[in-house]
Amino acid sequence: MQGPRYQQVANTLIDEIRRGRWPVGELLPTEVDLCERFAVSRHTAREALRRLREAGMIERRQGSGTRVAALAPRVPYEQRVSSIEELLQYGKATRLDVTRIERRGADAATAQWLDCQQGAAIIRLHGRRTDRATQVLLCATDVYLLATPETVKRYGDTPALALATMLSDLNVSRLSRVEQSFAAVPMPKEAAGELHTRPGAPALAALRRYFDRSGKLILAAHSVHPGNTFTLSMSLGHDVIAAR
Amino acid sequence: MQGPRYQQVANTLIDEIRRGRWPVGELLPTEVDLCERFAVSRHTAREALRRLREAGMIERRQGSGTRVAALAPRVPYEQRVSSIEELLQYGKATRLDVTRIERRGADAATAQWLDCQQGAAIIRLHGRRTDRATQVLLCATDVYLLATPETVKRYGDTPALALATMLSDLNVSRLSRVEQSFAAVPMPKEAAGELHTRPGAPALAALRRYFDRSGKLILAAHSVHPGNTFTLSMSLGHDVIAAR
DNA sequence: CGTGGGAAATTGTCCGGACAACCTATACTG
DNA sequence: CAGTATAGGTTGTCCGGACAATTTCCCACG
Repeated sequence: MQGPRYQQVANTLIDEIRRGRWPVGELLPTEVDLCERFAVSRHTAREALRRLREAGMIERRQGSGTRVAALAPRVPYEQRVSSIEELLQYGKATRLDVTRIERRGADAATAQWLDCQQGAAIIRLHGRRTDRATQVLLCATDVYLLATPETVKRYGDTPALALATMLSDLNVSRLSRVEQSFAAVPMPKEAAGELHTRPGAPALAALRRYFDRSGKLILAAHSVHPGNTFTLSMSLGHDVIAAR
Repeated sequence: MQGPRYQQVANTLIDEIRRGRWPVGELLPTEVDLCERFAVSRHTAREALRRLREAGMIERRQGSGTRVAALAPRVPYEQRVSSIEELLQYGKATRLDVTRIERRGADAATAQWLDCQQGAAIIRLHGRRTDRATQVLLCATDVYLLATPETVKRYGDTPALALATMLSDLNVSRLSRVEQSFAAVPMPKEAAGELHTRPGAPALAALRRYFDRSGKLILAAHSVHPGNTFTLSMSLGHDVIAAR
């Protein structure tokens, strides 16, 4: 356990909710109870509960109490992307298993994604992303980055090491902006097999480009989600908290 | 001015940022300065700044300060949805031709969208959205709203009038929050004909729910875009500011 | 003149307390 | 018995303070 105290409390509660300690709809302990249990101030307990609510795991009502939220049974899986924090939350709640790493030249599409010359040396990682809690297979993902001496030294190694290094790079301090675009496409032949769907079925293709503080592109990732197991969700506006 | 103190502070700051009191990239007053100006505790000032950050208007860095976040650049042929302003821009650049208006009972899905009882009286508008400049047909759209006496009087009329009234309602002053979710689906039979595609082809289904300032749902809209003519794009985080 | 170190500034975390707003269930009243 | 008033419990708001983590900037030092 590390990080701020409220994060530890939040992680513990998330874990216990996932394990079913409080079923959906059940009342959670009150703020005062949590204060006693974790030996923290009410302020800290509230900060933890705030995280859970922003993650959509609980619903709170003044005067009534805190309940475990329904996990949106209507949609198999819902990615929330209204903020970088939520995107990082998605990254933490899922696992990327890298199956292949290779160096190659950039084709036309990749060159545009990485903002480089066609044929430039790039590194490509291929893998599958699964939900940590449910083990549901979410998408096939290709990660592309320029093969500079720095990145080769950093990523051009074993898949496990490359992944660990990359995750540490995509942390809040360095990550500054993410561009995303989505489109409905026919499921590609290559991905159909590993995602257990038929080629041509509706799929959601996502292209994400990550930029650091100086505006430099860190990497581009292209994912293919089966249409029947994935929903993209977001919220716009200012008083996100005030409502509900 | 009403509502909690932190909301008043947040609203004031949002308004001043929009009026350009602090240009993009400029340092905002420190928390302590805001405490003095608004005569609130640091806790309350931070609560207000939290709202602004969650709305994507400012970027904060420990030790450095708080800066006004940059707006992402525009891309012509994609729909950008990183902010309510961009969503309204999309609404202005396109035209919605309403072909049918009817009153009916809410089915299961509609009831969930409108947050009402199944079978409740609702109004449904059906139409097509086209790009004003290129006349490209973008999607088929169904708009749902509760058939209260107020809305019936307001919208239960001719299609043209209903559309004009609705557009005037969906303006910045009343609109406060939009929830959106997207999924890849097979093209429905009903929409395939009017969109000139074959049923079952990859399509992007979008559900949008519009809320006013008080958090009340105004209406829900469900659109189906052909996969081959539409890309959804968004940007999270903040462009970097040319400091130094 | 460059550079490293330390002080100052700024946001992040955490504590304690108090009252308000709101919900629920119980007891009471007609 | 139905409806209402009341009391208790729970979350929301707000205050005050303290220290930690991080960044920025200036100055002494080589």
